[in-house]
Amino acid sequence: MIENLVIVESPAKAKTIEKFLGEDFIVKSSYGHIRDLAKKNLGIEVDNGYNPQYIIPDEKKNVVKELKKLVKEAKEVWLASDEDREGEAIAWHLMNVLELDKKKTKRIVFHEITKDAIQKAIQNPRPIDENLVNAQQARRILDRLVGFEVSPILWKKVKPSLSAGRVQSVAVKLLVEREREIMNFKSESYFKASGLFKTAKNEELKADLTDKIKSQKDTQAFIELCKSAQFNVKDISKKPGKKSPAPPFTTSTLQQEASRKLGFSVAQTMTVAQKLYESGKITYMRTDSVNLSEMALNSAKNVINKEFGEKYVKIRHFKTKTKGAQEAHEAIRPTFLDKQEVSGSDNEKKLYDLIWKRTIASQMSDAELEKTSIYITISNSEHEFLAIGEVLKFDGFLKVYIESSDDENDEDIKGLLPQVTKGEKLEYNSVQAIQRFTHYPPRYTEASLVKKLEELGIGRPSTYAPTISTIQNRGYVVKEDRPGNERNYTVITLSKGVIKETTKTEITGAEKSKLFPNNIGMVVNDFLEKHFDEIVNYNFTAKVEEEFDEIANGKLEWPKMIDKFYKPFHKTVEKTLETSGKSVGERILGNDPATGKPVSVKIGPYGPMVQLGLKDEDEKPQFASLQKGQMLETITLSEALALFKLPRELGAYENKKVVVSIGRFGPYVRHDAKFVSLKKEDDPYTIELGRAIELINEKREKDSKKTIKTYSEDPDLFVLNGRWGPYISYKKQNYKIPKGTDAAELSYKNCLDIINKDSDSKSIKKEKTGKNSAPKTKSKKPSKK
DNA sequence: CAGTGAGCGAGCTTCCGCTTGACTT
Repeated sequence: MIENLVIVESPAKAKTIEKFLGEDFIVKSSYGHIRDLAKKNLGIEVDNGYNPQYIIPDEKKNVVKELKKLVKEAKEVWLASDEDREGEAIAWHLMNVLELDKKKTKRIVFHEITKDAIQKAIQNPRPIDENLVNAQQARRILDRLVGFEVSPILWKKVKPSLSAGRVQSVAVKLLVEREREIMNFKSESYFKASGLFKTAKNEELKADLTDKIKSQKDTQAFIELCKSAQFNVKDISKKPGKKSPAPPFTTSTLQQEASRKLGFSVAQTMTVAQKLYESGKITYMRTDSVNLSEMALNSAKNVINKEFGEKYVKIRHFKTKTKGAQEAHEAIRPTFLDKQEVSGSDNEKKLYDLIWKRTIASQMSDAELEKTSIYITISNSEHEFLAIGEVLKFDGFLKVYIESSDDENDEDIKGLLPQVTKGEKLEYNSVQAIQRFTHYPPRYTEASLVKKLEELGIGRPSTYAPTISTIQNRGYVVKEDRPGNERNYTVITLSKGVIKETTKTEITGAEKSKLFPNNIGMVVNDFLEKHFDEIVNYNFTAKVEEEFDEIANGKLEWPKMIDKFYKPFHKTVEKTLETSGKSVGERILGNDPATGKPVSVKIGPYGPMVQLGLKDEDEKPQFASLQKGQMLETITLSEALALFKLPRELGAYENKKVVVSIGRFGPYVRHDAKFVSLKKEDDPYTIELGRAIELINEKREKDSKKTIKTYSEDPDLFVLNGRWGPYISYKKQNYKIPKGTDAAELSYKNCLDIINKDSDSKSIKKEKTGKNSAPKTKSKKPSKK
C-alpha cells in the first residue's frame, strides 16, 4: 500500500522531490502531456461544439499503465504538474485518465524545488482550475484548426508536405520581410573624420568628428581647412555612470548568449542544458522566469562574499518583462551555486560556466564608471571633435560576467584620456577621413530570431528550438555562411601639411551562421499573407492570448471563442481552395532574344527553375534549375538565360567529348565518363578546352597516385589516397585508418581488422538514426481498418 | 561527402506544447 502518490511532469524533478518528502511519498512523472488530440483528421468535432477527440499516444501508453497501477494502490494522489496553463491541463487529463475522484483530487503547485516550497504546497492543496484548463483546450484546438486546415491548402496550391502554423509561419515571415528589406536597401556612403592631436604635455589624444560628412567633395574641403586651422579644447566634462548586471538566464536569453559566446545552435544549447539538468547540476532549462529562490539568493550572497568580498554583493529581485510569461519555474541557475565547476563533456562545462557566471553576476554590485568628454573646436569650421574616455572606478559584476551584444559595431574600447585644460591649444599629428557605408539591417541568427519571437509573445520556451528546426526542415529557410564582396573605399589623410587620397579595399557583407529564406519560404509566405493575413499578423497571438486569459478568468466560454474564430476562418479556407490558382512564385522575365520565346521562373517539382518556351507549343519547353542563392524575385533575364548555356560542349579530347556543367558539388568537367571539379578561379560559362584538358590531366595524375596498395588475397580491397588522406576502400565502402598508422605498411589482416571494427560501430549508428526517423518509414504500413 | 538529380498512376504529408525515450530474451 502506498500512502501518497505525487505526479510531476519531469522524471528528474520527481527524483529530487522524492528526497524532500520522505518515506510516505512516492513521486512519479507523467513525462509531460499524456493525452493529445487524435492525430488523424482534425481530432475535433467541429459540428458538435468543437468537441475534442483526445487519445493517449502510443508512446505514452506505458506511462499511463504504470500510473494507473500505482493509483490503485495509493491512498492519496497529488497532482503536482507546473503552475501554468499547460500544467493545469496535464493535471486535468491525469484526473480523467486515471479516473480520480474530482472532489478528492489534490492539486498542488510550487515554483521552486526546495523542501520548504514543497512542504508548503502539500499543506495547501486546491481543486483543479477548470477555467485554466479550458484556456489550454482553446489554445490547443485553435492551433490544430489553423495548422491542419491551412497546411493541406499549401499541399494543393504550392507543394506537398509543407506546413503552416500560428508560430512557424510568423517566424518565416520575419525572415522574409527582413530579406526583402535587405534587397531594397540602398547603401549610402559618408565620411567619418578623426584627428590625432598632441597635448601641451606632449601626450596623444584621439578624437572623432561629432558629425558625418556626406560627400567626398565636402570632406576634401574640410580636410583642406584643417591644414590651416587652430584646434582648442573647448570643454571637459566628467560624468559618473554605472552599469547593472543582466537578469539570470531564461531559455531565450540562454540560447542567445550560448550562441554569441559559445557558438551553439539553439538546439545544441537545449541538449547540453538537458544533460546538466538531468544530472542535477542546473535547475529546469525551459523557463521564462528571471526569478531566483530565496535559497539561491542566500547562496549567491555567500559565494560572492567569500570569493570577492562584501562590497561586491547586491541582492536583486528581477521582474520579467516578457509578454505572456507564465513563470512556472525559476530562472536557469546552478543547483548549487558554490560549485563553480562541474564534470561532464566540454560543452557541458562551458555552458555551466556561463550559467554560473550569469547567475552570480546578477547578484553583484553595479559597475561604476567615470566618463570623460573632451570637446575640441576648429578655428575655421563649425565642426567639432570629441574624445570620449571611460574609466572603471569599481568593477562590480564586471569582475565575473559581461553580456555580449548582437551589434557588431560595438567595438569601441574606451580608455583613459590624457590630462588637458580648458582652452588649451592642440597641435594635430594627423587628420583622417575614412569613407564608410550605411549597412542594411542584420540578418537573423537562430538565437536572434528566438529573441524576436519572444518579444512578440509568440512561442514558448519548450518550442523555440523545435520551431527553428521545423522551418529549416520544411526548406523555408537555410542556416549558412555566405562570402562577402569586395568594396573600395577612400581614405583622405592630412599629415605634416600634406593631403593624400588613397583607395583601399575591404570585404563587406560576409555572413556567418545566418538564416536565409529560400524561394519556397518566400512563396509560401506570400501565399499566406494574401489569403490568411489574420493568422500571420504579428499581433494574432497577442490577440488570442487575451481571449485565452478571459477564458482562464471565467469570463468567456471556450467554444464561443473558438466558434467566433473558426466560422470566418473556415470560410476563407474553402474560398481559397476554390478560387486561388497554383501559387509557385511565377515571374515572366521577358523573351529570349535568340528564339523570341518567353522566359519565366517559378517553383517546379524539383525546386526553383527557369522555363524557356511555352507548354502548348509544338516544341517542348526547356527547363533549368536555379542555382543556390538565386532568388525568383530578383533573377534577371540574362542570368536566367545563362542557366541554359550549361551543359556546354567544349570540343573533343582523345576523341571523347569534353562537357562542362554545374552539379550538386559545383561546376565540373566531364570527359570519358569521368568528372573533374573546376577550380575556384574557373568559370564554367567561359572556360575553354585547353584549360579543361589541363584539369583532366591534373586529375589523372592525382588518381595515379591514388592507389597506395592492393592485395592479391582480395581484389576488392584497396588502400587509397583521398582528399582527407589515406583510407581503405572495400566493396564500395570506405573506412578510416586509425591515427598513427602508416598506410603503406598495412597488411591484409590489418585491413580486415579495421573493416570489421568499423562496420560494427557503423551498424550501431545506423540502427540509431534509423529509429529516429522511424515515423517516416513507419507510416508505410497499411493502417486502414 | 568518396561523387555530379529530373515528369502524376500510390498514399502520405500538417499544428503547438508538455516531456524524454531509444525493443530483446
